[in-house]
Amino acid sequence: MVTEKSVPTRTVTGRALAVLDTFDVKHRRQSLASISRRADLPLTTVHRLVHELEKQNALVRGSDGDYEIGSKIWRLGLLASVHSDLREVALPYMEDVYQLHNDAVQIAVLDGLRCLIVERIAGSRTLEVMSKPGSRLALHATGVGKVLLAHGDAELQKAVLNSLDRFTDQTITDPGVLETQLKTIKVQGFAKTQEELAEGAVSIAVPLRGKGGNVIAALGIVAPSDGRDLGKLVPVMQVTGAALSKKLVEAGLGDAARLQAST
Amino acid sequence: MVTEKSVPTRTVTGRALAVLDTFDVKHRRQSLASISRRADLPLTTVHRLVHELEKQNALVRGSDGDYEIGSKIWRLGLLASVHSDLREVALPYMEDVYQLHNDAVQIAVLDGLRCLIVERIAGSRTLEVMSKPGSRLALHATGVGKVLLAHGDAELQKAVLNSLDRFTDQTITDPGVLETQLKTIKVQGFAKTQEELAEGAVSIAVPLRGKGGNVIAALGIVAPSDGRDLGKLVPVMQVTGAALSKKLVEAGLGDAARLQAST
DNA sequence: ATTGCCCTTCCACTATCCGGAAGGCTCCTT
DNA sequence: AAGGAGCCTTCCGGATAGTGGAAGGGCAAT
Repeated sequence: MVTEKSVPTRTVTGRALAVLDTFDVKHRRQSLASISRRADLPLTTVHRLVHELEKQNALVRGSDGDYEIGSKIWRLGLLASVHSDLREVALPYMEDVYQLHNDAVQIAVLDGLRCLIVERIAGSRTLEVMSKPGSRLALHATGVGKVLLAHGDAELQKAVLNSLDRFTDQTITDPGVLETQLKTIKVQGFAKTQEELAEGAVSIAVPLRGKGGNVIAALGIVAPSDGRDLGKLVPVMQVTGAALSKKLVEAGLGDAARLQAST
Repeated sequence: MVTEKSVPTRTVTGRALAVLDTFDVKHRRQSLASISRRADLPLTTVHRLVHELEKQNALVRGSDGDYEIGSKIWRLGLLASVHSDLREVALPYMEDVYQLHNDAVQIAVLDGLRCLIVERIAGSRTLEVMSKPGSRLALHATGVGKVLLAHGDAELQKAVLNSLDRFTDQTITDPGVLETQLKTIKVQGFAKTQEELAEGAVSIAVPLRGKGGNVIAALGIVAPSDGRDLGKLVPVMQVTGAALSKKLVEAGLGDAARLQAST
């Protein structure tokens, strides 16, 4: 009768995770006040939570007072399937592809409305790092992202198609155009991007399939757009993708739920 | 009174972390009931917490119902200094040492009453994996552990000296003997173990120093005990350790608090 | 059919969390 | 030197959000 449930009910656990979630590549070290602002929580509340997290080593505090992700979280993170399993199985295959062309090779899984880069091989002569393990990139502007999106469910596609951010003038921002492309990708079995996320970078990506043929991840190669015909890479990627897929299923990693992020 | 490990956590955040803490290398996938038992929390409570954590992708649930660390924790973990910074700076040096002898090379930091393996280089011909990144080993039975312990504060030493577990018949379990050895280590600048953690393995370790000369980590090499004289490795390790220490300070990693776990 | 184990939902109670207010701190600026 | 602007910390009464026992359903062995 008082105030309706207008405010999204927040649980303590949710708040604690919100605090942790304020940390990202651009904000690896933050002051208390910064966390408070970014998490949109009262300073006092954050103060209490952060102390608790620090006591448990989920956060560490440097001598300058800034907070940072602590060793407990790191240690736990290494136990995730995305890290140890997928990585372990996939690395040799990625290495093979890399040896062939010396272009950056990466693997990504779905994470909400983004694609999450799980592992990446790149040399010193490859493109500047647009993505590192742990990065989350737009689905509609990356090769791996398009693959994941094309094989994603209707709900996901709808959500993504409704907000197509522009990164370069090649970025596809027309839902209709992208939708058509996704259909093609699903049929042909590979995706391609041409400077859609960053100038000078093109990519090819293929799906990685788990149990029952579900697409659980994507394997991609990113090269400088120097006029080479990336098309000839497609067969190699497809063969590698198929071989790796088989291996993933054998390794018991065919379970998408275990790798991905759901709604 | 020092060894209060199972602190009956009265806060929600603490409980949530206790749930996460039930996951380790031996328990990467657990049922709800297993988590409940290991965290020593009522099933209902765990049920609620786990659901919340799952909703936020801190945990994932496989199709068989078992839970596992999720992508959020993994992603956050990559932001930790122990991972990206220390690792990035140290790897080239570790590689150098590895090339020289082809024995396992590792770096560890202090984590409570254990040493936490941060990174490890090993080939197929090296010793069987006793330690992997993320492992936590006893301080008194490893080279890196002894180094960290020798430079640790009195409180830490007291706590560790009071509970010296035995792993092999070479393990030092006499507090007096170990204490003397720690003093020597501090003076000589390196530690040595001989089959104290596992049969057939010996090791040498040196300190890595941060700002103001504080020991923030340890660099070690583990070799099979095949009669070779490990003593001749000491100079190499010490030189490498010193060079790496300098680099760590330059990289702004001289802050022990940021890498280590406190009380 | 029975037993055992696991997961899930329900709900009344109160322990636990909330967050405004106030004060201390360190750097600036004037 | 005084004033201001941020940042961090402690305190505390109020009520929200978490608690966990009980009960029931599912599944797989015996």
